[in-house]
Amino acid sequence: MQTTSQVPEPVRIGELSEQTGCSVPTIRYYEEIGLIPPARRRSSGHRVYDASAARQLGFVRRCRDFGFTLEQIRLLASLSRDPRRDCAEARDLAQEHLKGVRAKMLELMALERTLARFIDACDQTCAGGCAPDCTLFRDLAPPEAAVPKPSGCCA
Amino acid sequence: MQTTSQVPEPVRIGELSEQTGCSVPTIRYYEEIGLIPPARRRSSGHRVYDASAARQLGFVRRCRDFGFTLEQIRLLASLSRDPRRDCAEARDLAQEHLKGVRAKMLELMALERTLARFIDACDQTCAGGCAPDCTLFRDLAPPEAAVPKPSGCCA
DNA sequence: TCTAGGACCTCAAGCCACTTGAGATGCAAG
DNA sequence: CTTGCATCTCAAGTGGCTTGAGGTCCTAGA
Repeated sequence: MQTTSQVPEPVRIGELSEQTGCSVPTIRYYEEIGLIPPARRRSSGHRVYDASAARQLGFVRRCRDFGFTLEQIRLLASLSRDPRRDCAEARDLAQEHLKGVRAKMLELMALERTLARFIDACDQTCAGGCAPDCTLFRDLAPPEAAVPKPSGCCA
Repeated sequence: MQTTSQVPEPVRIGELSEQTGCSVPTIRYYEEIGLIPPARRRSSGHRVYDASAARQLGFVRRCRDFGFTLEQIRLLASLSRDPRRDCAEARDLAQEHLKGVRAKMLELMALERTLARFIDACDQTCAGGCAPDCTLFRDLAPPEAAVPKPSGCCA
């Protein structure tokens, strides 16, 4: 007697897509650019995937979620397969990426504060006037070109 | 006697580029997609810009810095010109954008924490082993596929 | 007046990471 | 046998530019 899940069934691309969260065209795209190896095919031409393919794609997907580029992922994947390479290479790559994430984070935080102030100013002083008079446009004008408009066009 | 800067001299695209921080091809691109009006031309075909063109482009540039898409900027620009439109439209657009910024910010913050933890873990336990054994790869594997590797391939 | 080299022109293609669409084929249920 | 979904391939589109090729214009110095 044999249990049903001893040998994992190969799945088609649709199910792999559900398992990994990558869309079907994305999976084909990853194959096309060589990020994942070409799938085995049925005689019909349909792709079939086993558990190891699912793990590989899952890894790619996770790395994408973490914001790595496809090239970085390619490199990470090759590192994860080559025992002659050093762990430090992977760590450095991640650290470099972390640096970028932090930079973007700080940038966004500054942006958020400024934007929130602009919206506040509009809420406090515009009071639903006509659009061209909105304080947002003064706030969004480049600083050096701080030429005050002569007067409100609607008031 | 006339002071030199009474009538602002029209500038060529290179100088406009320096004034606004947009690259020359970007300015041409904005013109091509109709985000800024077509420039006047000299008989030679060279574009010339006056102060108002510089203000317009400066506005676009600033909005880009704030992360608005070109389509949003197109809309903002039209709002800033049409007195029949309501200030609330501009504010809502900005608010919508702020929402997006906040979402991305939170996402990046979560990312940052996780990534930093992964790197820490690597630093603490990997100690410069061979790449495939790096804890980063275990950490980056999708959670459901948490199949432990049989053993280190190098140790 | 000639010339060198920069600034400008147009048009096309490339970048990243996909998505979308068209049109053909395979496959399983009713 | 039909219906309808899943899959296939190939091509083009997305955003926001950048890069390159190949040509013209303009200005400063000799």
